[in-house]
Amino acid sequence: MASTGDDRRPKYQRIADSLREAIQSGEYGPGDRLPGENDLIAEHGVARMTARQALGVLKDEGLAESRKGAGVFVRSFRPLRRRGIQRLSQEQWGSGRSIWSADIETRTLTVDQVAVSEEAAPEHVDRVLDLGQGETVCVRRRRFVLDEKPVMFATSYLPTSVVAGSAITQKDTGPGGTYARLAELGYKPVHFREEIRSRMPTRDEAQQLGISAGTPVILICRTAFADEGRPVEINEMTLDAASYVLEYDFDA
Amino acid sequence: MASTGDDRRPKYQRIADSLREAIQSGEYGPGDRLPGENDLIAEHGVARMTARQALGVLKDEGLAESRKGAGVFVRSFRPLRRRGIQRLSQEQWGSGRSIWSADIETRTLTVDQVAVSEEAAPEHVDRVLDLGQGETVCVRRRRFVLDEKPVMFATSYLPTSVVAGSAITQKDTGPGGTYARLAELGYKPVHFREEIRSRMPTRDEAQQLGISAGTPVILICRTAFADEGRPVEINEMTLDAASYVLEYDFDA
DNA sequence: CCTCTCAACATCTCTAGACATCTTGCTTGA
DNA sequence: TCAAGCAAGATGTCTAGAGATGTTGAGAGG
Repeated sequence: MASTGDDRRPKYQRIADSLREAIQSGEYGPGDRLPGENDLIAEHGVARMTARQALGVLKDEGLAESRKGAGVFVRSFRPLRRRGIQRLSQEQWGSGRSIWSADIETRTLTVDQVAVSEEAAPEHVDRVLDLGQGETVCVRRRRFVLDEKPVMFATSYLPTSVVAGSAITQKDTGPGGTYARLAELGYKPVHFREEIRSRMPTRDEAQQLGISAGTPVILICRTAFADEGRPVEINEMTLDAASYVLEYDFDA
Repeated sequence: MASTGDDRRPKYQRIADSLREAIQSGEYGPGDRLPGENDLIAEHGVARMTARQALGVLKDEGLAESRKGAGVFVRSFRPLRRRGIQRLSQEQWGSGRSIWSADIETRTLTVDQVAVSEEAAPEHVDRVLDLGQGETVCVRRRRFVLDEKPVMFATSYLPTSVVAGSAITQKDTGPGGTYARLAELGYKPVHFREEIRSRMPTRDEAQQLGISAGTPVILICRTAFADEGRPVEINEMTLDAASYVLEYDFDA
């Protein structure tokens, strides 16, 4: 099937490769329109499904995205910077500022949806927060949007026995946020662990974050510890990988 | 086109959804064989391309992978844990152990390929390591394999003016590795910055890591600083996201 | 008992169409 | 001048095939 002699790549791969090179060489910049199905059919003399397969490769790689009825376009990558350590130093959350204020540069990151409820702890949460028999947790779910686009959602779990009656169980936790309130309750977080992994989004995640094909999510699970190693919060975050760069600074 | 009344999802999505539920409910466990193209054609009465499209959804999500001639199988997720902070504390690399020894649990992570060369610095490296006019860098490229499978490759850049003549320019850097040698040269790393992002792999990366479709890569760019904020090393790592969980521990 | 060969079966690539649905811009009418 | 409507063009979904290529296991032969 190879039309150019000993080239053993399938047709769709050769078409995808040539488009990829054109993108990486700068021939097509972010936001530019790429040759569509009909262009590739005419240019390479292939069937429509083959042209679609070639474009599918680029979409799966996160290099391009298609808009039905409009065309195929080069994607752009302009991430936020999330600092994992200084953000949580006491000067930050002790002074009335949200810990997220360090994340935003000139663009504004805002909370889109908040829901607070008291629930039974999921199994993996129960295992980490050593809860009493049948003890429930306070669950805080939030979604963050940047320039109209959702970029992250986060779910926090806190033991009811710790936070009952405080502003943590309200939608607005007040100045300094959850960690300032925990400090007032005598459970000042002194140590954090963040665990990070990445995978492709589930259907729900892709929908909630408005993620296009070929974009992974980053999962961060943060555990906050008070004195004597008492875990007081688990925060599971799901980030649009195309919107974030994480940064961790530390000394040897 | 929906055959079951008011279900507006396309056929391939409904097939994919039913398979996904079957996987997540445990009906198919890791490594199990899923119904293949022919099974889906017979079971749902669809064309081959439609059945392929359904299986493609699961492959893109990283839930399944196909082996040509054999079938489609449920993927497993059994990651390594990479600790980002304790690993680099002086007790670790000062005592003759490789900094990677903290990564392995019972399985063995080994270096597969090593290449050392002297090159002109890429633009983004030159910008960070404040190099002299025309100064070259020592480039160390390594690939790491776990149980025969490559899971990461790393490229380190160090200023030639710092490392010339030391064991860092050799394939074997000796006990304690690069950081112990830097300390001996008077450039002991005292501070680190790691920047993390995630995206789908390029063709080359997918080939080098043996990555199957639907698996992202994690990119870690670590900068090591000696006294007075002098950057002495940039290490760009590319990880198979299905093989790693990153962990960062730090105090408030 | 072991090894080699081969047929059955699996996915992969590709064709040539059809209809559906959404976007965009031009044309037409108020 | 502005807005509604419409048509062209774009991608999305789906069919019904065909040949290519890789895997696997059973059977034949040593």
